[in-house]
Amino acid sequence: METENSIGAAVTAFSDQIPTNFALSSIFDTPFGGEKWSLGFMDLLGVQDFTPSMFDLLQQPSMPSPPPIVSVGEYSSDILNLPATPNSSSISSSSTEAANDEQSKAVEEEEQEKTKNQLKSNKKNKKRQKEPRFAFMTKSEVDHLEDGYRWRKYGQKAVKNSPFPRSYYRCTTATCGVKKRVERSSDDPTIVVTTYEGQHTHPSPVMPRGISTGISPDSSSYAAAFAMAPMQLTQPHHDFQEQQQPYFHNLLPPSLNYNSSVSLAPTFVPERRFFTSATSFIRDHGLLQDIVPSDMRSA
DNA sequence: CGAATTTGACCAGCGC
DNA sequence: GCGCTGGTCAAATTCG
Repeated sequence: METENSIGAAVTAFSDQIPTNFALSSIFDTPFGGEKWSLGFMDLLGVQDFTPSMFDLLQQPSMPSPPPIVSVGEYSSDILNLPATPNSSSISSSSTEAANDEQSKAVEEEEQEKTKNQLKSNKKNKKRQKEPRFAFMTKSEVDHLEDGYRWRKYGQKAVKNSPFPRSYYRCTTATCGVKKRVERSSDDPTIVVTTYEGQHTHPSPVMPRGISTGISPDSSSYAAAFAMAPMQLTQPHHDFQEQQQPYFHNLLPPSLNYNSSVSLAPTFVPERRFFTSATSFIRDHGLLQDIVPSDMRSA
C-alpha cells in the first residue's frame, strides 16, 4: 500500500540512495489531503557535498510522495499519522490547541475545583486548529535531540505498526505552546522523526550560545538548527503563498532562503546554506562555529 | 523536595 | 453505534 508508513518508505528510499552525508529540507505537495509538509534530512555523521544526482532521485516516480511543489504554505506533518490500513487515507486531526490550550489550562488551574466533567466540557469546547508543523528526520541514536529549547515530556504512545513508541513533548516555557513529537522510523530504526508544532513565543533559553555549552557538535547540535526552522516558518510576515518556487530550487523552506537566490550548483555545501540563511541570530552570533565542526565547514 | 518522567486512563476523531 | 488509533491528562514514580 502506498500510504502505509510513507515516512518510513521515504526514509528507506532516501537512505538507500543518498550519497554519503546530507542535509536537506524539502517541500512536498502531498497526495494525502493536499497538505504541504516539510521533510528534512540530516546525516549527523558529517555533512559533505551534495550532488545534483540527489535531485534526480527525488524526481523519480517511485518516490512515495510526489516531489513537485505547488505552493508553500502551511507546513504539516500529518503524513506522519497516516494509518496503515488501506483505503483509509485520512488521519486523526492534529490535536493542536497550542496557545489556546495553554490559556485555557491556566484558567483551569485557577479553578481548583476542576472536575472531570469540567475537563470534558472544556475539551469539547476546544476548537481544534491546525498549527503549522515541521517534520524532519534525523539519523541519530538519540531519540530526543537537544534543540536549544527545554521540553517536558507529557506522553508516550505505542505507534501502530511500529515497535518504537512516539513521545510527546511540550515546551516548558509557560507561555509557549509549542509541542513536538519524536518517534523512530519503523523501517529504519536509525532515523528519528521529529515533528514540531506551533511556534515559540520566546527566544531559546539555551541558544544562541548555549548550544556550545557542553554540547558537542553531534546530532544534538544539528538538531538545534533544524529545530529553529519551524519557528521561522511560522513568522507571520512571511507570505509563503506568494513564494511559489520551483521545487528543487527550494531545498530549504522558503523562509530559510527566501531572500537568497540560490541555484543548484554541481555541488554545494548544504549545511552552510542552512545555517547561514536559516537563522539570522545564529549567523549574527557566529554560532556556525559552535554548531558545525571546522572540518565539516570546510567540506 | 521540586522537577521531570512514566504510564494507565480518558477523550476525540475517523472509518466501517 | 462501535472499535480503533492518536493525543492528552494527571497521579504515581523516579531523578537530581
